[in-house]
Amino acid sequence: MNLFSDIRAHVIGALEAMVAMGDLPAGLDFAAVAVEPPRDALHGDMATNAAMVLAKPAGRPPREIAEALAMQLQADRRIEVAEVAGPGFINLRLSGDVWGGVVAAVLEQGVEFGRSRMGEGERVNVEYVSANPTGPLHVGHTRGAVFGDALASLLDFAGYEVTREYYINDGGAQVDVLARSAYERYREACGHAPEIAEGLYPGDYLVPVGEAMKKKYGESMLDRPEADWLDEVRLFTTETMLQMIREDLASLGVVMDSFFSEKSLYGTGLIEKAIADLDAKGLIYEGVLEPPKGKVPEDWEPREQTLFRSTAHGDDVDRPVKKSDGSWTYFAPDIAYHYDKVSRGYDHLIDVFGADHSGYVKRMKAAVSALSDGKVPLDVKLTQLVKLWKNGEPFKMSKRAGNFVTLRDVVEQVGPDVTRFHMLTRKNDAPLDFDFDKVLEQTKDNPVFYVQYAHARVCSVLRKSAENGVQLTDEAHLQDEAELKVAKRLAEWPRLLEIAARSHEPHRIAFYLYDLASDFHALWNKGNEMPALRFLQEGDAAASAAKIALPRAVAVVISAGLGILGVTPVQEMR
RNA sequence: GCACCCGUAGCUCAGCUGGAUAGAGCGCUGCCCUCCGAAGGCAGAGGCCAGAGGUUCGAAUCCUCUCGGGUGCACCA
Repeated sequence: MNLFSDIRAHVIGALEAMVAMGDLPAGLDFAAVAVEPPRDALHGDMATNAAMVLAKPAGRPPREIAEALAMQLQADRRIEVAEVAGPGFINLRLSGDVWGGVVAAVLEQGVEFGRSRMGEGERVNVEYVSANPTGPLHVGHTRGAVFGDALASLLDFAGYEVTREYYINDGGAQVDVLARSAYERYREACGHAPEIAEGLYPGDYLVPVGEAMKKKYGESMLDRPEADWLDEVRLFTTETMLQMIREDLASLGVVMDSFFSEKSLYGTGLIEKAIADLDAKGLIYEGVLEPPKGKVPEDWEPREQTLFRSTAHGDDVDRPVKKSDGSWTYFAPDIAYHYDKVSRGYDHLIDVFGADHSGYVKRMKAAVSALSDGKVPLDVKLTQLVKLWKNGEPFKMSKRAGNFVTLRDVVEQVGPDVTRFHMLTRKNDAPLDFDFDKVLEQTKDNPVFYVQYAHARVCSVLRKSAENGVQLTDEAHLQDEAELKVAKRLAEWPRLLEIAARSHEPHRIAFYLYDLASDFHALWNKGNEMPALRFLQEGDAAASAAKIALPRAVAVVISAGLGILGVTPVQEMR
């Protein structure tokens, strides 16, 4: 049930009736007709711009259309008043029982209330995290993980068929570096002093990996040339790292449907196939790139390379797919990977990258556009930096100093729920402050707490009502303004969800939940002054039941919203 | 030099993919507990939506330019 789309359907119906009666010309496009909440609640419950957007194509003044349309709309029993305002808005005031109907619908459908068929079962691949398997996940990855996961859930709720995917960069030179670093830890485990040369990974997370290797291989790999052990150690280490990453993600509640290995693209002809596909479209050529304008790198020299004509699909310059020595660039397997995603039949692709990959967006979109002949849209969402605070001071991360803040650190200190909610209280492309003290504060300026508190309050009421033997009912009797305000907020949930899904912006859910909690807390407090608004009506079980329907519905929608964000609603605050 | 993101109350940020008198929290001022959890609530003050043009019934939102901040910029991943 989406009240806004229901009423919009009614408006469209009325417009069609006007066409049939000759009040409007045939063949009008109603796509731009919107039914929205008005900015100011004094104007009514809903407003439609129909008359204004149709005035020009219909060749009639907006107010004239509005007057006629308002008459038509009045016929619906859900609509109490339809009046023309301003340049041609039609403000609708809905009859009181509509809102009670919303509450009943929420209680009847539970957390499924608001689920949408908008996605029409189209398949979406959301790729996120995709951190190199060379070490533990850090805070930046945490934000990407939370964002990508919430986005995936959001799209699922909006009726898409979603795959959560992690791309493992296990093919490049970095995993060789990783293997050499781990080998030193292996030597260390065998009683030798490790030689961690410049450029190797110094982190002590590899110490247990070295020990595990000692356990598995004994001393058989000691004092042997690299060629003898590199493949084995690389495989062992990346698999161990990947296992660690999976566990890190699991501690946040993130579970991937699919892990895609970059390595699997090599030696299998997949890269060649993807590049051949582009070549067949005339987008691959041998050439020399111009030096970048302005700041020219000191060691710049013209090189003939194999290039992808990404400029034909909106990029600024063409991009190399092969190095001058003929080997693939990192871009080539990425093209192949996206080629694979396209050929797996997805209708939409979403990549979640860290903001440091912003320069990569255009070429990736160009590649997908070329590979899919423009049929599969790729949306790249960039997550901005997380700025850490501790004791009111900025907390600087530095790998060398050893105060590298990992995903695990964050989850262990503040818990997965707080981490997830807080990281969704900002737009993905805005920098985020994460204060280890503030996110745990139990005050209203902490949105996590504020929303959870609303849910806990409802649970508290339910516990008390159960003690008093109140028989619950789905029928709410809403009279007071504060009650209506809450119910109207609930009615917005399905609409908000579609907006959030359409724009790929899960943070909107966090803000909505905050607003809903705010309306609810206001109602709660109003009960202090007006006993008639209290949810528990002393000695009157029937009246209590009717009052409790609304807060129950609030708890349901909060649960649904938190569920999409991956946060568990709490029963009580401690 | 180019590209991308951002610029909204003193501070931190929302703002419905173009709607009416631009919102919230913090901070400031003043109120509300013999009452379901005051871990809350109500009210007030606070704005040239960075600036200038344009598009149209209508712009914080779309387009162009300017200013200011962040990030990334040939074979590294």
